[in-house]
Amino acid sequence: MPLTIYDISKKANVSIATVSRVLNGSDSVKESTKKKILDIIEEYEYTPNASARAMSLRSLRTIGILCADSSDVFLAKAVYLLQQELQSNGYESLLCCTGYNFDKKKNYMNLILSKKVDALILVGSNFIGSTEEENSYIRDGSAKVPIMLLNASFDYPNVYSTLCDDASSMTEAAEEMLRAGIRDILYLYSADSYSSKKKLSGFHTAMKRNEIPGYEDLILHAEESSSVEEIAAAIADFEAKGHTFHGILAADDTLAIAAVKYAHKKGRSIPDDLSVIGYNNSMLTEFCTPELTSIDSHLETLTHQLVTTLIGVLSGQEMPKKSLFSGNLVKRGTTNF
Amino acid sequence: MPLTIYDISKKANVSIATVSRVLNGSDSVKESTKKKILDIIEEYEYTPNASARAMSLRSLRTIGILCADSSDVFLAKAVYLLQQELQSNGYESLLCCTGYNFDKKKNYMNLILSKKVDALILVGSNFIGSTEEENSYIRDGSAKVPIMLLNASFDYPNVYSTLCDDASSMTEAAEEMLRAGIRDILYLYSADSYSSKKKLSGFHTAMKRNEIPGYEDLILHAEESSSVEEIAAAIADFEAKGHTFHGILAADDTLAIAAVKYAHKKGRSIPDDLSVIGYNNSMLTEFCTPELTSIDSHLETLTHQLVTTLIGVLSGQEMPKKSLFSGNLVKRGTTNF
DNA sequence: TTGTAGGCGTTATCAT
DNA sequence: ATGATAACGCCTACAA
Repeated sequence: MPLTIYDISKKANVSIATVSRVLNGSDSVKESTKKKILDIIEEYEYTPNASARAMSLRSLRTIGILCADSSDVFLAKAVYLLQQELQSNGYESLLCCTGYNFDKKKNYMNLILSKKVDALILVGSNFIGSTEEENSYIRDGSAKVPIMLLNASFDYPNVYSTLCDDASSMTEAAEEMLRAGIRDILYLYSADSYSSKKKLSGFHTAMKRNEIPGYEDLILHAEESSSVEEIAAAIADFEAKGHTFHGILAADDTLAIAAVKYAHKKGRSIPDDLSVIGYNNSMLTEFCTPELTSIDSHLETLTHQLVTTLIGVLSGQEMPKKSLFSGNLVKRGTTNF
Repeated sequence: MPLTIYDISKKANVSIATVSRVLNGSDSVKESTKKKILDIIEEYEYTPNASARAMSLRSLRTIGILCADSSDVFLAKAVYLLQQELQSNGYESLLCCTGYNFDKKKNYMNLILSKKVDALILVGSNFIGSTEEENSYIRDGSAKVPIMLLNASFDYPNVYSTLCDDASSMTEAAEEMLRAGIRDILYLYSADSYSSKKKLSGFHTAMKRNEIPGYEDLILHAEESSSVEEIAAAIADFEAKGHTFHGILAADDTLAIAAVKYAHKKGRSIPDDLSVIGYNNSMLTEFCTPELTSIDSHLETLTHQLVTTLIGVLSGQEMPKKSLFSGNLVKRGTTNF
């Protein structure tokens, strides 16, 4: 049986109130008794019961982290960084992987809310649907605790968004390719999420602004759950149908790796004959040969800001509802500009 | 303010004891009152307060998951699978990333134990040190809750180990190469963990059993924190020093990818001139060209068994202290046997 | 079958 | 500066 505050108070010949005071750093306790109590706590390695504390304080100092699939490279990194940030602010992380189905997300959110977490972080833009109905669970949840969105945006009371400006990052990357003289750019994407749409629209912006005729014919949508191999094959197919392209802009690094694989198989040389740009600047960039040029969405900055905002909100401060950061292109071997 | 059991009991005109009974599925409740209460619970979306429940039951139904770095591909996958398994058994997951330093691990373990988790899962063999002193924190922890080890083994009361037989898997892979006529095998490793040692010893076993002279000269230790690029360079260096090899056996998939990169840079063709085998059969296998042959350590099986054992232990059953599974070789493009 | 009441380990508001 | 004591929301003998 672990010791309780009563055991400590007895050993120290004081009341539990006094012990509680030193536990919570009250200043109105004599230095000598404080030291005595601290010594005993140390000696017996006493730690307060978190559940009991939570009952009194109405806070477990625990944040629920929801993400579709924490084994996804990008999401895993985000979860890791969030957990680190939360920990250094004295909060624990309750992790829950929901999958990509909306009904399940709703159920898991309720489940985790019943654990009385202090707030919820939704990791990834796949938590935002396109209809009012699909997003109703977020509105419901926000009635109970603050909801923090990473890489998505949703304007509603008590929900806070922190994200990378995917649209303008993508525009920038596309224009960099255009400036390098590559005008036939294949845009490759698969997911259909909030941020995926932003990226695509950023691509449109660049191509329209630069008046590239018929660029839309070079937009390739890959099946959501395809393997790298399948995507590479899909690109080869696309080419076989008569499309020509000397640049590939991919909506994430995995897709970009598939593009590099396609080039290997078809004997196209990178970056002389074909330039490839990925998105996320993940560890995958160094896995392929040559190494992958990629857009960095500054995940560290995002997670840091998200937790900062959260801590502020929890302490009752007024905080920005939306924080937007620009990304930037990290040039490596798959481009020569 | 969320509803309490008192609110529900009032609305249903019964005592809280009766509400509590239907909440906990007691059979001694009249069908009609049970239905009435259930309806009210449904209507008001009442969910019991987890902290209060934990106080009475002395269980939060929460498992602490410790891992060094949940953004590591292999560990991320393990954490994901564990969380899924736990969830389907009605347990939540408190995630804590400790880094690779032993002192920190000890501190984080205590921190998480003070949250009164029901058990602890240590993910990855890096939690086991080589000295008694280094492992003392595990003994201490096991005095409070069951400790489950994934991919490591430690014989002590109340600690349970679930792991892949890395040694024999590696032996098997090496002998497969030998049978294919490749006798100059470079063994590539970096970490210094429990399982890393097992793998190396498996390699020794194979080479000794087949009486390969001087095989030890082809064991290459890469710096722990090197990038893929650096490891590829290290292999090239090694070759430049006069070592020849036509097979590479890597202790994990990342190292194997570095080996493939080395081959690309040096113009050695895979698998004709050089065969490469990785370890873990992770998603990385499909990222390189050709796709990577790798040893599958059956992570799904391991995590499933670990959680099964854990649930058994928590319900007071006698459970095996150690569960060992064999791995097997998944052949892809980097080998031609 | 149902209700009463004590206990779980804290925090916080009163007094003293 | 310190001590009683009432919450906090739930579970569970024990009674009825």
